Amino acid sequence: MAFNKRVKIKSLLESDFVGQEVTLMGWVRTKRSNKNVSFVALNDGSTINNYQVVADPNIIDEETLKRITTGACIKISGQIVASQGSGQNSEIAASSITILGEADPEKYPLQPKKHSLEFLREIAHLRMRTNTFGAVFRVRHALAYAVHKYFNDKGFFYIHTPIITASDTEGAGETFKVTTLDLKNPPLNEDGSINYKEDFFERETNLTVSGQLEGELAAMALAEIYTFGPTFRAENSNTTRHLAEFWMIEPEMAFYDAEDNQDLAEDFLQYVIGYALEHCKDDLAFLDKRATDEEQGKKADQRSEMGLLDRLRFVTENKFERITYTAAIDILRNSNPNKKKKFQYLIEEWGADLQSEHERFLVEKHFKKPVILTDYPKEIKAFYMRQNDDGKTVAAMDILFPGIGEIVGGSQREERMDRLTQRMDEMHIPQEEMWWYLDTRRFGATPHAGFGLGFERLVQFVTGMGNIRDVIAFPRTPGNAEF
RNA sequence: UCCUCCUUAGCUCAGUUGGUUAGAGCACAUGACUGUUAAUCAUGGGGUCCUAGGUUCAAGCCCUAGAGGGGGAGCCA
Repeated sequence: MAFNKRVKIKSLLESDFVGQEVTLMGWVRTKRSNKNVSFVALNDGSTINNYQVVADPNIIDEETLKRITTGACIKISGQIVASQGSGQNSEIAASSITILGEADPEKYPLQPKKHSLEFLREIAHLRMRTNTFGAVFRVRHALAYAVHKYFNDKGFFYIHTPIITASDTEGAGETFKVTTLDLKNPPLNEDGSINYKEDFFERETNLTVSGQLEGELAAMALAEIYTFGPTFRAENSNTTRHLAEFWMIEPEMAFYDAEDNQDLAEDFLQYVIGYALEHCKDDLAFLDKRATDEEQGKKADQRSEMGLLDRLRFVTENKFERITYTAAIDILRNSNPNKKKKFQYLIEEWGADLQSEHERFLVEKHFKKPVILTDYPKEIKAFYMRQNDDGKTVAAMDILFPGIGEIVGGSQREERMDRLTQRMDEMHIPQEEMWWYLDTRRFGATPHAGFGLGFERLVQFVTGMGNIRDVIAFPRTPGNAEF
């Protein structure tokens, strides 16, 4: 007989099992006992809700009851009965309990109490057993599924772009080197530089910083594609919204201009957030309450006006604000914090790069909703962005969300060969290495566009978690690759 | 990488102008309790006060350096 004949708590709570004999398996959250009866709160991961196990010491032997401690994994067989207590409708009256795995209560670090996120981060191998992280990772799953569902339903194709690549042409940051060479004794050229001809790929390689360029190649054949894969950046960033290893979603579409691109990004974000609202009600209700409790500890002026659920609904129900970089500069230049010199970096003239304090002002104070900023100066954007007719700006877009800043960065791509190569020359990007990219402009070029979305930042927004390290199971950051 | 704050029991934290034996809540153990909801009540065990050096009659507290962590900034998604 197969071992796994269990009923999940999620299904137990969704329909009426009273009178049925079932088997449950899961982890003990708490046990409450007196002389006549023991109550166990059981969680099996299928839902944030626990299920009450009632153990009668006349039926379950004392030794077994003693080994049921917080964190232990147990198997319970028994009948589902209407509960005599008030906290739940039904419960299981255990006829037998098997200890699958003990958890020494003296050593098990998780207690039925509130732990700090910093402490839980140090025990990331166990933290998924908490309500908060269980909820976060169920929501993360729902969002990942919604991403695939959205694009699939729209006729996009999922492309797997390479994780090991020889190109660092996007200039999106420092890369992790990939090599099989002996680091203590690498083969050298006559001039003393490392001879990568001896390396595994016979050239210098690194982990991908973006699948965009390969995505563009696919879009020039399949028309509408997306990637959803790991991305690696060796930047020494120590913030609540940067990881060295993160997951990025990059749609790339032929026959899309800048406006089509913005429409897609907005619709996409509203869809996946709406999907989570519909399918993660219990988890989001818990996270909403959690976020509200967190807010209590903050100063009045730091608190957000809306709760988590209100914020999510607001984003799905209201159109994003769309303004050009030029218009944003005007707003910022005339803003109170700029006039009163409250900004650390004052906005004086067109062309300045926006600092996060400026982005936050626009999103959180001025518009109070997600903002799509478009048409940036070409000097502060990448070479592949399509040049506008004004000769000064490119068809870029950044989508800014409250609390987390930039969640999407994208653009219409430069499909005109002469403009593209001219810009590459200006930015000292070698064309020889990019021959394959330029071929798409040589053969059957068409207007196209795309964007990149940081998946963890999306999960942060939907779960209300303040630190990006708390929305990925095992975060990689400078100085930390544990687990 | 820069700025800033923090490090005291398994966890969360208190610890006065430097002063005798370093505290609380939770957790844990034992006992009590006829159905509990992070049960309750009683009793008990539990400390490299981050590390190294220094000042002092005396350091958890002051000084110097280091380690680890948090927040902010830059870079970006």
